[in-house]
Amino acid sequence: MDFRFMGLDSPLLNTVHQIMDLTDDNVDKNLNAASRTYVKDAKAMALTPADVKEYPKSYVFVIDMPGLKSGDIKVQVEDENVLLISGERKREEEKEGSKYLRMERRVGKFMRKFVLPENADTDSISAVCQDGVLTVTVHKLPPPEPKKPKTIEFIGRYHTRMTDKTPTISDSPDEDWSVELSEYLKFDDDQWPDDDPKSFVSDHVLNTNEVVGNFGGSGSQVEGSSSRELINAPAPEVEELRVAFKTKSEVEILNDGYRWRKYGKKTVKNSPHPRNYYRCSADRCPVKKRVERDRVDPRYVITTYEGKHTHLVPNNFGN
DNA sequence: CGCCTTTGACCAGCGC
DNA sequence: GCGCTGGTCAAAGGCG
Ligand SMILES: [Zn+2]
Repeated sequence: MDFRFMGLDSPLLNTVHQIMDLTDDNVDKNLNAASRTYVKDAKAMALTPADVKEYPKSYVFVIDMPGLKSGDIKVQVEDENVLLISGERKREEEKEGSKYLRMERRVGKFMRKFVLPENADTDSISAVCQDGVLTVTVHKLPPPEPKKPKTIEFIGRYHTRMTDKTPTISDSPDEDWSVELSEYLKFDDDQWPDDDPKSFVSDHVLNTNEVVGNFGGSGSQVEGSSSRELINAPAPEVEELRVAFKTKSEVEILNDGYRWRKYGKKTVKNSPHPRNYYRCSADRCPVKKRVERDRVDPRYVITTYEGKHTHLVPNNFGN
């Protein structure tokens, strides 16, 4: 799917290497095993040269099958992902009164096996044989759509003075977090509309930010008993409010409706995944967020928002 | 040109 | 002090 790299690491070459490996393995193994029919297969493979080409939407295998008719050729899929192409050519019947003076042309089995890549659609294989050249086309499956991000858990929110030691998600397990609002923002998977999950993310994140925005100000309309406690918290001006979400997502960049500029990236200790630091792109808006993949369950992305936006959510951003 | 990432440097806090 | 960690800055470069 990604064709930017055409060097040694390109998917095509990987595919070819796989194919080669399979062939060589079989040859070696079978020499040891000394199984006659396998040796024959290996020979047949070696004697059946093939070209493999990758197209944007398909893989194409071109194989010389001299003197074979379509009916003599079998194209099948073994073990879910092994393309097996085989054929057999028999010597023509000798007629009475003729004899071979020379017998060089190849007879016997033709066969090749190819390990198909992940995105091969084994239900969409076609083959044509023309002029002794077999062309097998294996269509590609559409690239697997990254699963829709689902925020399944609102981790918590808490306020802290700017000068306080800044707690972090990685420093403290969930139970150490203030969880006053965790109930009202707990999401079930099936709450998510399939058609536009982004807007759902947006709505809820924005909603939460709205709470943040109204914090200490006039009239939060958010339901839930605990939000009232928050509103009564003292010294609102010097407080930074943080909100953290845990989202099941294969991509880190979740569209929450705002525009962000990344300003840092750090490795997270004991985690293979980095933490990224973003600042709201709006002029003079102090809001920051951190995004990192959950160390204990990499299927999740943890996003922590900090501060309140000084502006409205930009219209027409993202989709 | 404007806006974005990348990335090393820098800095503050903490434990030893 | 030293090393480690987390957070930020800013120069440089990418890209439309
Ligand atoms: Zn903002």
